[in-house]
Amino acid sequence: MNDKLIAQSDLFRGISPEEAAAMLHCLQAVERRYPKGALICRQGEAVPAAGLLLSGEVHIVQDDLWGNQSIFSRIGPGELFSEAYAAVPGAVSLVNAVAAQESSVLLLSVSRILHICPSACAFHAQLIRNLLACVAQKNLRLAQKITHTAPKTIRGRVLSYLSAESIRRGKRSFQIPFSRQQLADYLCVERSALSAELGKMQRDGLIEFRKNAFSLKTQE
Amino acid sequence: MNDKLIAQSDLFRGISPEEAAAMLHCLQAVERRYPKGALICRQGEAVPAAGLLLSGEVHIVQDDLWGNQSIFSRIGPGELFSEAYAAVPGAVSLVNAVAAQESSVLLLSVSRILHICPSACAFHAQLIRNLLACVAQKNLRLAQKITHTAPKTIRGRVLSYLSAESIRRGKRSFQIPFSRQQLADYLCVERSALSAELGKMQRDGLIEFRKNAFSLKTQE
DNA sequence: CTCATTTTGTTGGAGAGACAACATAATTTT
DNA sequence: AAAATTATGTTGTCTCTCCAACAAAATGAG
Repeated sequence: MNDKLIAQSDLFRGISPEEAAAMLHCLQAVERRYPKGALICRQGEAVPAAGLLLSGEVHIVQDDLWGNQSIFSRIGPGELFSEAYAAVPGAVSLVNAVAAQESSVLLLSVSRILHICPSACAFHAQLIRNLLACVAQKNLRLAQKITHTAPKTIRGRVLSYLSAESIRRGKRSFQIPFSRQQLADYLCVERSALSAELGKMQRDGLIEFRKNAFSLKTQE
Repeated sequence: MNDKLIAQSDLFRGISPEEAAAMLHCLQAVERRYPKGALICRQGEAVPAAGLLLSGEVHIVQDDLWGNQSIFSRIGPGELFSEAYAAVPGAVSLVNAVAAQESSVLLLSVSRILHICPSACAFHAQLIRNLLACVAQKNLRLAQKITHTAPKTIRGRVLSYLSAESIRRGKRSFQIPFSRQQLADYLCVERSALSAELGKMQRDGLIEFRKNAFSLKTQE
């Protein structure tokens, strides 16, 4: 198991690697591997545990009645997912968690985080604070997705997404972590329409792109 | 101040009214009143405190560059808002919190909740767990909004929203807390188009409504 | 390298919703 | 009660996106 990554994760921030390793026992942590495409958590089912992604990539997606897929968010190594459902007793998952690449996941019992030895071990309070920060952070991510899908035109959505990404990275040129189809699913638009609009935006001098490398042209 | 409501809120769940009242001091709680339409928290600004709504109604909204307004969620008495921003250090608000009715709000310092006397007072651990549950719950609400705005047609969005609301209330007939304009903003569609589609759905026998009272007709 | 598969880009037709402008109903004010 | 204001419903035009079908490019396998 990758102790280093665990100690550096948001969840275990501020906790020494040794202490973190010791806590894993207490938290009933279990590591599990998933091949590309596997479902880690299924829409409509109860969520027994939160997942800490050790390696690979996970997409949080939702399929509607007509087969359209909407990507809620993308999870990278060191990030937590499904923690909100696990933290609300009785909640069923509204989404699927699917391995976008072959992935290794550390499953953690949230109720253990909340209830076991809250005063006994010195780092437990820190762990709970960290968990709260993770959930709050996820909140902001969801709010961002809402922001990016609020504009009524594809161009508006693309600009909302790309400018936020640009600000987040602090660069005007960057790689996006989505394929065209995935970006379309994230922005809730048609892939082919997205491709067409991207081409038009490039011709209009708003952006430049090649594959997943985008660059924003700011000329007021 | 409404001690009863505070003690019954999700944040103070499981904490005795007396204990809760005592904690308010420690948490630097301040009550503030806002007239209808007032901004409680402004988009782009830092968020110093979380808000616990004591009376009235608050809408979490976002305005885009073109003046379109998107309603993120609706806050009722006893509910918490702005807590996610307050819980992530350095985060600026992506949204406005605006008083939809004349409102009274209890402002709470989140860092106080997280850091002061974590072991000293017996109920503090409970308070932190409650805060986590609130943030997680908010998470699910945001996920629901994403679900309701994912369908590409107005009818799909309306059905997604109304059926979720029906399931939540456990009834087939219920009042919605939004005006037409607000529902349109929540679903990210045009008000007039929403009105037209609602009328069509009624003619198609899918729903019945009068003002804000809706009723779902299920005939497969 | 060649072939198969996947990903991305292109186009045209059909349809849905935005937008504006107006009509009607409901609510509030005086 | 009348007038003013606000909320909701109606209609037609025009734009944008979906959808389907195809073309081209990129990737992977043998």
